[in-house]
Parts: sequence; structure tokens; C-alpha cells
Amino acid sequence: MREKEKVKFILKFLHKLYGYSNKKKNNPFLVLISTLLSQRTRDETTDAATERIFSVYNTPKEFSDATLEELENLIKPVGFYHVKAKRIKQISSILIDRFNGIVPDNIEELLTLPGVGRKTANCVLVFGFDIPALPVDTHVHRISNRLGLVKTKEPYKTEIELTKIAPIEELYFLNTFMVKFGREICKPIGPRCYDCGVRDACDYFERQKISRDR
DNA sequence: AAAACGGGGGC
DNA sequence: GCCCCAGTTTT
Repeated sequence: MREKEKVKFILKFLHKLYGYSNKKKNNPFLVLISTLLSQRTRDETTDAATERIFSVYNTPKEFSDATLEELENLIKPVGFYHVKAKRIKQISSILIDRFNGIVPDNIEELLTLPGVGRKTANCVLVFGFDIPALPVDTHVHRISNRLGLVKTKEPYKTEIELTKIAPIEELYFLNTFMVKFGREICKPIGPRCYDCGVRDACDYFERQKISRDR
């Protein structure tokens, strides 16, 4: 299949650029909370907030006992902090009431938590549990479509299609490296195609070239 | 399918 | 000042 060859080519390039990820399992609860905080927010901001909040609270019990104001003040610079603080508190209570204080390790149950969509749920699976999963954010979605690995407007379909054509062991790093690639080279606007090592396999670059030649 | 949620950083 | 950002929920 042509897409599979293309995926291999892209993966080889990403590995050359960024090396290999050491898949290190993290605390699923920490992954859950920090990923929730990272929604629509730059990761420098998120990392600082995660560090602050976990220096005070660590377990779902501690989070659910905290007041909303305390949580809000700790995560403040993060976007949507009001909503996110509320959801963190709700999630913590739900984990205690329905999941024995443990973060579930399957996507169906993760998706029942407030503020947890497919991207966040898949982050918990792959970064928290070492379970192969592909979190699709705007970067992964945009890059996959530009390259022509998938052709869809819906991130969910990108996830399904890309999961089908990428080797399973590559799912561990695909998200992380595509995000880096997306911030540094394949940017939303003004992508640096002149610096891109896979432009010859890229549908987007091809289209630009054609429209320039005319 | 589109709007709403939102403060902070880059320019 | 304006635009954008590791999405999800609601309309």
C-alpha cells in the first residue's frame, strides 16, 4: 500500500530529526491532569502549572478535597482555568466514587470523565499506561493531511486511518515528534518547507509548487 | 457544523 | 492591539 510506504519514509525522517523516544511510563493520574491542563494551552505554561499543582496535591482524594479557589489559583495562567479547575475536581471525585481512586486504562471509561476527549484519553493510555494509542491534536491532524497520509477533516478519522497504516510500536512517539515537527517546521501558517526533509513526499508542498509554477 | 470557553505570550 | 494556542462540550 502506498500510504504505508509513505508513513515509513516520514517515520524514518522524524527519527533522524528527533532520535528515538524512551517510552517511560508515567503516573496515569498526573498524565491525565497535565494533559487536561494542556488543552488549547502552550506546554511551557502547562508544565509550570502541573508542577505547581502537584507540589501541593498528589492523589485524587487530595484534589477532590481542595476548594475550587485553591485549584484555580494554582493553575491560573493556563487557559480555561475556571472550567479546568472544576473538571479536575469532578474527575477526582468520579475516580474515587466509581473507579476505586484509580485512573481507568481503557478509552471507553476514560471518555466518560468530564473534559476528557479522545486526544486526552489517548495521551493517558500511551503516556500513562504504555498502551499503544495515537493522540490526535491539531498538529498531528494538520501534518497527516498535508503529507497525504490521510485525507479527512475529522481528527477522529485521522486517528483511525493513521493507526491503521503506522507500525504499532511507532505509536508511542508519533504524537510527540509530530508536535515538535509541527511547531518547528510544518507550522499552521508559513510552514518552512524549504527546511523540510520530507517535502518531496508531501502533497501540500506539491500543491504549492504547482500553483507557483502557473 | 459551528460557537463558546479564556488568559497569556509573541509580534 | 491583534492573533494564536497539545480540545471538549454545547448549541
